[in-house]
Amino acid sequence: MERKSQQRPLRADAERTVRAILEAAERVLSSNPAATMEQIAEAAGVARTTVHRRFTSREALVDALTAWATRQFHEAVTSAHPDSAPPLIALYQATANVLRVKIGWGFAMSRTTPEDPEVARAHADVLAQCDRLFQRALEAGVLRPDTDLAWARRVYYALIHEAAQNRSDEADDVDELATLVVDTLLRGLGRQGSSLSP
Amino acid sequence: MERKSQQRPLRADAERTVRAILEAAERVLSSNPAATMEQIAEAAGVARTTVHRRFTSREALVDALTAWATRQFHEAVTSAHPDSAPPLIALYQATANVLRVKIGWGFAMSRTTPEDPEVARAHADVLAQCDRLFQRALEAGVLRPDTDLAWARRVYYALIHEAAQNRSDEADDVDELATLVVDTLLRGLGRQGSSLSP
DNA sequence: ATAACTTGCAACACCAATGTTGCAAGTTCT
DNA sequence: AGAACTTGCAACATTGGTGTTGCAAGTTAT
Repeated sequence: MERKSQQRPLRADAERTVRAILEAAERVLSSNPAATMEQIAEAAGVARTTVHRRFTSREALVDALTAWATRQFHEAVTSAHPDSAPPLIALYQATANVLRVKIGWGFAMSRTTPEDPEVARAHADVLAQCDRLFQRALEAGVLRPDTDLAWARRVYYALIHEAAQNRSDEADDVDELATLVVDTLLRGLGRQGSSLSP
Repeated sequence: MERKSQQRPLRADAERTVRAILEAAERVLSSNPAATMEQIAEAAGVARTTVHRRFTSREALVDALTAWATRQFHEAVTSAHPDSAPPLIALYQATANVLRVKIGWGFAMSRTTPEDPEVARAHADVLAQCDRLFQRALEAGVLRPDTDLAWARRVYYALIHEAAQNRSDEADDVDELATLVVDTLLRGLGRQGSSLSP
């Protein structure tokens, strides 16, 4: 959990505080994106002034949160080897990995790319990997030949988003969710022959 | 376009102003949910004080917007006869109708149910109609027998949401979008036999 | 032990957005 | 035409959130 643009190392207690603030921010902001610094501070168990000492501004806090989540997001996708593993395998792996991150970091990951160049690059990279994976899936015959890849990607993102909200009980297995997502993406929910275009 | 809790009728010019404000609010808020009254007023071509004369508070404005959109939403679903028409037909009709409303009223419809009892009832009613329709679809063999109906409804909502964002060019036919949604929902995007569970 | 660091607290300055009012000029309705 | 209504404008009060500072008390590292 390294913070950016922080020239000198923090003492252990400060390090803990930063962690607590980021985690509290995620919790509070995911339930209310317009929450105040006061609420975040309270949830983190620190004084509001302390939050301001660690993060120059509200924006800086949110950016740090985003950067942190983005790094994990990138790692989740990359470690599924979407460019080399068989498309279906990679799709499943990436889905499971991303779900693991997205559950618990929903707010941070829902942020649209901020101006931070590092974050923007990571997002773009993930997007590109996703597109290449879908391209390969198409060529491998996993996707129907007439599939609109832009639509496919958006449906995929949306399904992951929905699945991530699903964790009503914590025991809900990520692998189960990933299966549900991939299955829904590929087969849909209809019986064979029930669709509009036969 | 009746406003609630407005005992006396408005003069024609005032009526137009209210319309302009609501439409401007939708436009502005859909691109920036945190937009100020000033920005909304400017987009509506009126002074900020006028907005405050017509709507007691910011909340009142957003509520009016939500109520207005909710009424259209309800009408869109009900007019598809989801309780009597053949499931697949009703599904398609409802999808097309809702898309027509949702394109252009995206912000107002994305609001989570406010405390207004009328709005809450309308939302609940739509939800119930949707659930019954899916139940009938299941029994008619349109959906696979093992389908989780709660998941189905969420996927359906999500697909509609995504499709509504798609109107890059305005000429994008709503019927085409509805077909895409229903098709994706029922068949998914994969080739037959490409899924995880065979 | 002691120097360096971190925190809570209280107090403050600041700003942007909300909401109000009075009045003059313009519009609608009959 | 005249009454009733609506609007823009300027000015103002208020509020809530942001960001700052100084200091005393507590913690960490060496």
